[in-house]
Amino acid sequence: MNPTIKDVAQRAGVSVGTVSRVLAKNKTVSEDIRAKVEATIDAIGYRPNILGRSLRLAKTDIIGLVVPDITNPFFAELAKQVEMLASAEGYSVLLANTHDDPDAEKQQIETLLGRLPAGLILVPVSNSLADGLASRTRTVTVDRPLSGHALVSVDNRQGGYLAADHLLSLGHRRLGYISGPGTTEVSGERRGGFVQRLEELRKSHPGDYVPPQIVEGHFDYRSGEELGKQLLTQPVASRPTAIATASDQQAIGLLRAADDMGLRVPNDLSIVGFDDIPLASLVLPRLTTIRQPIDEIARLALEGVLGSHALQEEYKLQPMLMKRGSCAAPSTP
Amino acid sequence: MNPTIKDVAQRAGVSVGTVSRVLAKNKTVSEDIRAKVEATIDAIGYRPNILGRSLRLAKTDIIGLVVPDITNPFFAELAKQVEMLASAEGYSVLLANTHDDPDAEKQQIETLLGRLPAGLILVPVSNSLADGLASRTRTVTVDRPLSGHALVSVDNRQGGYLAADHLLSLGHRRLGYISGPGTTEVSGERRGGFVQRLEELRKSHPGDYVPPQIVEGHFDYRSGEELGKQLLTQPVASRPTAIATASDQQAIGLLRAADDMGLRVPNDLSIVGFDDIPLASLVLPRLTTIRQPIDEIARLALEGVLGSHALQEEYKLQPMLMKRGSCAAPSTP
DNA sequence: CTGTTAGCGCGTTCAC
DNA sequence: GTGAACGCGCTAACAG
Repeated sequence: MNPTIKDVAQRAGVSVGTVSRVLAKNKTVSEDIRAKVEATIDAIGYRPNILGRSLRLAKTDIIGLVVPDITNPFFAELAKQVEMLASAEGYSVLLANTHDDPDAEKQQIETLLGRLPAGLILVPVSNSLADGLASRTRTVTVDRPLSGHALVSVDNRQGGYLAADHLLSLGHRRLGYISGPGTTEVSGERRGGFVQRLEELRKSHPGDYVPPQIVEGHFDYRSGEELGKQLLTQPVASRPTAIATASDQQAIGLLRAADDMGLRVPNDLSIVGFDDIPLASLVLPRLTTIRQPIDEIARLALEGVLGSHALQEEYKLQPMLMKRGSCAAPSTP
Repeated sequence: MNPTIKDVAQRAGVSVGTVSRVLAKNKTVSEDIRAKVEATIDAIGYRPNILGRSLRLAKTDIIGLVVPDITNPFFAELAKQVEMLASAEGYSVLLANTHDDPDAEKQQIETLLGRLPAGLILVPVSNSLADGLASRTRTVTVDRPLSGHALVSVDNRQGGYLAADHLLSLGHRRLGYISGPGTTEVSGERRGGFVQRLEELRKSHPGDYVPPQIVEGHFDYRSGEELGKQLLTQPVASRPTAIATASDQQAIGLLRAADDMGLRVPNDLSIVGFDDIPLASLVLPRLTTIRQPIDEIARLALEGVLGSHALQEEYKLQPMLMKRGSCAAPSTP
């Protein structure tokens, strides 16, 4: 059995209360007693039992992190940042994947909450669990909104807007867009911003306007590849000269699809991604993309969860266009 | 305050002991009382407090997972699999990154152990913490060995061997190798297997043998890119016609380096990776690589940690050569 | 400044 | 088959 606070007290010839005070760095302990207690703590290798403490205090120093899929580089990076910051503050992070499944999400959150976490950082899949969650623990939502909860995210609409704007400014007119799942609000916003920029073009230069070709799927590589193939399998006259995607993973899948069809990027096709995962600057060609300031997102989310001040409703960060090698002017105007 | 077992007992008109027995599905409870208790549990929305239970039982249902870097796709996949299997068994997983830093690792494990996990799945960085770890909780090591602990991993030597063998069989003789950090045993083994195959060639066909050019770095994209550049910046007569790497990430970085230098893969350079991360089959060209059966690895690791039977010393799984598009016969013999 | 004590919520003896 | 009581390890309130 591990030594307890009682053993320390006994061996040091003091009471458990005193040992507890030493542990809590309570200043109302005389110097020599403090020294003696600390000495015996080292001597018998005492390590406080967090369970006892947590039970007594009715709270833990665990932070729940619920993401759709940890193998998504964006969420992996989020997890890394959150874990770094959390452990620096003495917290540990409990990881749960929802696989974009509302039922799994509900289940995961339920068991997580059962562990009385100090807070919850959640990338929600469904809107159906909004109620009762807020009251049970401090919750911050990341990337996707959940009614009634604080949200930290990038301005997705602005991100989509930037992508369209960049492609238009290069001279592209026949644009494609690979969207994320229609069920997620984040997809809708990114696509909305994209479409909005085109609408502006329609207003200002009606003759230049071509309706965008929009397809919809998941955020992953495979979806980008399949939807890309679908978009590119058209007569050259109607095929988009540029495609924006809702994630870098989709963009990378699209890169693969383009290559399979003998199209060269950026000569025959321009591509803009979203997120700026590390891989984005390593693929061939390097991916022009909309950067999310993920370290900021992680920091704000953790602050929101741990901070003592009231939660703001929404932290909307600015995305940034990263110009790299996957975009060029259209070759066949 | 959340309702406790006491509230349930009071409201159901029974004792706490009885409620506890109902919760534990103890059969020595009469049917009608059981029904009544369960009804009031639902009625007041009682949820057992895990902290109380854990304290009483002196163990939790948490599994610690310690990896060098969760953004490494291989570890992300490991985490996903482990989390899936664990949550299916009612366990949660606590995630910690070590950043390949022995001090951070020690610290992380220390705080993790303080939470009295049911078990620990560890991808160790250093060998210095072997002592005392085993005795504190059930520990299984993954990917890299740690003396005195069970290890689940692929046969890394065999993997390196397969890579060399494949390249030789295609006709390559001037080979390069991008190794992982010299401090990790896994790097040594992969490289060792690679070299071993070349030694066999030296024995059997001394005239064909050319000493491999070996460079060493981290497992990440960037390292692969840098070391690749280094390897490829040579007169064509001495430059390797094929390079094997210790990770897919390095291989993808190398792909990028080759492109930057105007080399075409596989025409001018053949590449073999290691791991078979999802991305491997999506890059241009698709990466020939040595596959690790990561789902098997996760399953065995978790079984080892949760299983009641004694831990085997080592589970060494067989790697598999995945032939894809990044290898071809050398064009200039 | 220090010792004593009462629970935090639960599981588990030990009586009945 | 069920209830009462103890204690897991700890902190905080209260006495002294």
